[in-house]
Amino acid sequence: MPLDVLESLRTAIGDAAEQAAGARPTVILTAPAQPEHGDLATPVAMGLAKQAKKPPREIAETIAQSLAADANVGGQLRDVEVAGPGFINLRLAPEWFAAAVRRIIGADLEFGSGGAEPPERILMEYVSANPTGPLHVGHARHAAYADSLARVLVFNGHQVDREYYINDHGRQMEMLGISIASAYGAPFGVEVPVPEDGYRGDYIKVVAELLRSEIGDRYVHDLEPLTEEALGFFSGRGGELTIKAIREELISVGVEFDAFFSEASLHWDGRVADAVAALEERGDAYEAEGALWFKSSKYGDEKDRVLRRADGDLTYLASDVAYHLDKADRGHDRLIDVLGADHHGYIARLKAILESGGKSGEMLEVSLIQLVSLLEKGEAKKMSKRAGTLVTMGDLVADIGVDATRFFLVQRSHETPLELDLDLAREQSQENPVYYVQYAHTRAVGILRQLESEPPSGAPAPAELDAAERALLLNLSRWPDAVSEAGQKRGPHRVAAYLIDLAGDFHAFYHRCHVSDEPEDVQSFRVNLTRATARTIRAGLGLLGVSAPERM
RNA sequence: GCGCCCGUAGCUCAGUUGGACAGAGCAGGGGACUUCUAAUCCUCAGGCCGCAGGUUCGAAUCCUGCCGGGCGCGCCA
Repeated sequence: MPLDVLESLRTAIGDAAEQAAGARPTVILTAPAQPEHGDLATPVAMGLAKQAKKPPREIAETIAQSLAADANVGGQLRDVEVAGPGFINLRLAPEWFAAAVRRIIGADLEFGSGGAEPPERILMEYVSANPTGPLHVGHARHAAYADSLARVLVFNGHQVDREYYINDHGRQMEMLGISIASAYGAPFGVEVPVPEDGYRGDYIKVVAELLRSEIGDRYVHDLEPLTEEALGFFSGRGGELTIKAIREELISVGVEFDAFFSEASLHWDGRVADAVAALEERGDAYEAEGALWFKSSKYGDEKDRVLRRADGDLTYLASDVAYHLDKADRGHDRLIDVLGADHHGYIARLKAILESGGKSGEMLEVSLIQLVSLLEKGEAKKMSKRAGTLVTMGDLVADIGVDATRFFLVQRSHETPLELDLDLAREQSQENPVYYVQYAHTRAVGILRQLESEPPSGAPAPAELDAAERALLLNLSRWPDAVSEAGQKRGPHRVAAYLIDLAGDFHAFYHRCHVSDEPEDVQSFRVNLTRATARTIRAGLGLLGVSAPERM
């Protein structure tokens, strides 16, 4: 049961609506844009008008009257009125505000958590970048999105396992091996030609250097020509070191995994071959044009897909059959794959894999992440892998810091291409929304730090509240909805948007309402409000992997 | 050609299980520091919500068509 300070109101409105119209609606409570429309408003009467065959205003009047007479909530309401086409506008009494802030404080860091309906066991797979080089800004967006989403889902009450799938098999690993071998041989005066699609980045030299310190000149004589053993060593050990570096880099931005799953291991223990054989037995694979095909069209894909090429090599899809069926078999209710938007064509075949394996395609959900580009001095920063101007995640973090990196990358919906304004992100002051939110937290804890003593928590509510106090508390009361929605809609950017909004309300409150040296009832209420805000901001920033500093 | 995503203020974007005059930040104009930190606040200006139809008491939100942009379309991963 999520703690929700609006719950008793919702229930009361639902009850009243059921009595008035004979049906129980989902009670939507909105924050009216205009203060004349009260603290909260609900359009339920309009929604019920059609099926109840009564004018919306008439239903609204009936609901309003029973609300005012309701023993449970009547005392929390100062005023209920029907307005416009049938809105019910509520003005809340000071008693409601006092009770709400006490409940929020009582819930502590748990406030807003537990909204999962029902809680699920979820396996998330994300980043999964090839172990052939450093992470770039695109991977960073995947990491920031998925890690924040995972944290939000856990906060909502789900159980989440986080996994990185390592594509450490196939041609790209061979390329990596050759590329490293070439860099390894260079200082010894041995030339190993790197193919057109080999890797040439600086990090290849770094890895080669590491290997030189590990093994000295052991493989110098296996370079020309490159022996299978040497190639195996350079690609295998090179891949290990690359994954190690990727893992450490992710940890440095607060992104951690429960498991790193090796694609190669699926080949070693024959599970890919077994999975393919199983498809054939089921009649879901067939030979044609020299290749082996997965009959994915049988399960809704638009066409069939190749499992084994005419040259005998298995495709990545074959590994994915083994991998996704393995994932589906671990007892989770749901699998979430976070993929780049250019992978949208894969969704159908991944679902087909599950269906063919006797699972439900429904259990797989795919979040597609749109591209990231960087904006500098108002112009798009050119990034090209070939030209070596690719911006890595490390570059970005070194440039704008961990907090700004994570906040900016998750601030926008993952469904929209993101243009990250580097100049704004670098800004250590003023316009930067990260600092705007962090500063609100700093201010709040600053006030609390300077107070002599704790106010009595059961103090009565002040008779009159400032508009800024009302707005701030009403916004706080929306946190449970905001964070549940962020989870349900797989949109952690909602948390960022909420925090910016909340920080704005707090800054306004700070200016209008002094906390210390006020009458006891006023000070007590404001201290609690400040404490509730600080905790909510800290919790929210924590979900985004952003720190909540005590001082700035 | 087919499929998916997107089109909201000068810029970057929220808001889309339909609800009151469309929101924020930045950029621009004007104000506020003997104060619990001004990394802040207040205020002004700025929008045919891509276009055209449709459904509805009510559409940025749902449906259809069109225009514009991105991505993807059997033996690459």
